[in-house]
Amino acid sequence: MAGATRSRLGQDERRAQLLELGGRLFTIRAYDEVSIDDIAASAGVSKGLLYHYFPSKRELYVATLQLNAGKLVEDITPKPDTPRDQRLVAGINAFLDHVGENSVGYSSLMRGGIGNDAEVAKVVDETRDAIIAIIFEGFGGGDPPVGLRLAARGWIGFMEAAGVEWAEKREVPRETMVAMATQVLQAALVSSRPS
Amino acid sequence: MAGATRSRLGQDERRAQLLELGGRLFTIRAYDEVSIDDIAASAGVSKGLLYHYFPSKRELYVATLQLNAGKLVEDITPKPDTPRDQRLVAGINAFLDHVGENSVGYSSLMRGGIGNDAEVAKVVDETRDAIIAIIFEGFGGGDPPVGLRLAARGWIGFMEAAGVEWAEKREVPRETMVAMATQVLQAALVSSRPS
DNA sequence: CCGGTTTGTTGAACTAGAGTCAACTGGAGC
DNA sequence: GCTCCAGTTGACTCTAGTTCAACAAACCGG
Repeated sequence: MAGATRSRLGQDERRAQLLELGGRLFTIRAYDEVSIDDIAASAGVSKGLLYHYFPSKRELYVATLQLNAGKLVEDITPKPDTPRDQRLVAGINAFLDHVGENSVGYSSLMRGGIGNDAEVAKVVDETRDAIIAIIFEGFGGGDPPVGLRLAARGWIGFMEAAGVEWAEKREVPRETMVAMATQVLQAALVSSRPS
Repeated sequence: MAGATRSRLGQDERRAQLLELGGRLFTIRAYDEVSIDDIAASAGVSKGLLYHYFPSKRELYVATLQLNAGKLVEDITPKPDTPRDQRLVAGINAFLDHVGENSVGYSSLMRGGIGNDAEVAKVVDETRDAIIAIIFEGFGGGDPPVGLRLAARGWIGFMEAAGVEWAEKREVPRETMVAMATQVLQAALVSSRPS
């Protein structure tokens, strides 16, 4: 199905290929509508080989999530030469770009895949924590007090929801979306102080 | 396992019982860790009977989601005798209560269950739309312009994220959480106007 | 009471697909 | 050309979702 000649690949290449292919299938169809055989077939490879690289279908799925999550975090991490006061807006724009290019994959990531599954939840939570860390890094670093953390957590929820909706429909200009994002973050942070 | 004597039930009773039991199991374990046999056993009933009431495991799962979603929407719908200007706060409090009593079920609902599944996504989206409708109902009714809709959609994401976190950890007082919620909604709505 | 009918219920049989494993093979190095 | 090993296979097992023909508790007319 894939490349003409089915050749032997090195561990890393094959693993990467299967991850990539698996990730693609999981974004078009639901978890239990994608069979191991499908993935194997689309790679032109036997089912057994998949189990040589991943201990189970679930692990493979989690690995594809991790791949996506890693890309997201990388995308929104500010480049060191970005001035402090522009990092937030840059990050928001990077987030919108990422979601725009990858909206199905992103929502399947953030929607958490397989029902409430512990491992999946872990990936999602860690990703969110990483984003929170990036936000407060930009604001000066250090562990924020609980109120601020809660505000940041909520704001990420806001971005996940509004970002996906915006990227899919583009009903308002990008500046408006960015303005909403910054205003909401500010409101959340300010109002989280137990005055 | 359940009631002592296994008696015949009417269609509605049995269906309700299976829904209830299924819902409970799906909130403690992941979708594919709950088997049809588990559900049947916990109802003291044969596996075949489940298929008399629900066409497939998936449909049963979706039905439990719908049940939860319905309860949520019902909970946060303002009572007609609540004055207009108190409805938002009342709704937020109802939401926090609902999530607090039912946080696992709620997140498994909003996280979307089985990977990105069309039917599940439909339930989730409809629930969110219902909530948006309730919000704007409180603000005067009618279909909001797209910017406001986006703001509301984002705010629901905020509430889902912050609400679950708050309900689980209770690290800040309820008033603070409610204040954050109202401030964030206001900020979102205001900043959504393409000035 | 009793046969018939309706309707809830069962259990065995079927099947798809996840996971296992011993055997096979392309190709790099000698 | 031979050896050896990492990469690969395909046939097998087994769990769990799904189907279905038969069974039984309640209801009813006689």
